[in-house]
Amino acid sequence: MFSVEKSKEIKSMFHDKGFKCTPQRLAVLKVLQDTSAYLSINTIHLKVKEFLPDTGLATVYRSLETLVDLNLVVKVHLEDGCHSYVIAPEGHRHPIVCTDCNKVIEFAEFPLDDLSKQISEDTGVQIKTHFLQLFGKCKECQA
Amino acid sequence: MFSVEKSKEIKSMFHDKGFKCTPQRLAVLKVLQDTSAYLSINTIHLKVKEFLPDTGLATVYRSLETLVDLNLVVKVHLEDGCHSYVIAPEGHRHPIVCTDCNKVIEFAEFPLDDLSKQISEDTGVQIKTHFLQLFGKCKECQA
DNA sequence: AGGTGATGGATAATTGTTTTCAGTAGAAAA
DNA sequence: TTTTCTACTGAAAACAATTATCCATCACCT
Repeated sequence: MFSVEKSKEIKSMFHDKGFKCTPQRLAVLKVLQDTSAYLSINTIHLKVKEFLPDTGLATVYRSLETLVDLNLVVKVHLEDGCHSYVIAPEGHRHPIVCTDCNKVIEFAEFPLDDLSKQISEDTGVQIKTHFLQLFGKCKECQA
Repeated sequence: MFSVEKSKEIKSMFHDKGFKCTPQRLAVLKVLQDTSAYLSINTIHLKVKEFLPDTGLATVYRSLETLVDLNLVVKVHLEDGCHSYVIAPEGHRHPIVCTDCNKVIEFAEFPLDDLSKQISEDTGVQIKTHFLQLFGKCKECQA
């Protein structure tokens, strides 16, 4: 059910942070790995229940929190206040969300580190992190 | 109670978009103008009630929606899912939020337009808008 | 001043998320 | 393996943020 080649390193990622490697958490991860698009909590819940029918909604919330903590998954903030989740891209990248079909089209590499440093120097504020999302229209929705 | 010099142009801003210029909406705007820091809905509600005691919470929500629509106020997304609001800065700027005292320290001018265009060309995605927030530690909280 | 439709207040309803609690099952030690 | 310990799960209740409903009222156009 879960890809064998990855399970070992995934398992040690859990252990390194003192988390347990449970089927529910792996299922949530698997669901996100299988669709590079971002998914709402409810969608994830439905998909997880396809092979773990007893999984509760609260567990999905908790699993996602854990996976975000492990940098395996990224939380996406939407305008209406709801959230969705995507599998984390390589490195620090920023999601481009299609305003029509509501999917994460891809991740942009946006070199903000230098700018952050500049701001830190200019303002005296220690910039630690940033949150950036781009919104646009994907190729398919342009047609 | 409300600054007279501004009230005329504010009034016409409402009318231009077909909104009515009501004391409640002006009160919400006034509260945000008086504290450049960002405020939660509840805080705004409390402050508004200081001089308009009968104002309901729902009205605060509705007024803020209107003011955001008029670009007079900016909605800030926080990590925990809640929102706060600040008076809109001149031009398109990005809030720097202090992770300690939870205030909008200031707005950074971050030239993202050129980068957005670049991304548009590279990916074929029509980038329309972006959402950027910076998180850091303000001078006071560094002490 | 009067008419009209947008707005406001109060409250209920909804929705997204978190907590609680008792039972279960990872993971490490015996 | 078996035991032991604790983190984890499922179900339901609790919570908090936001939205909808209803009717009265007020802003504003004529």
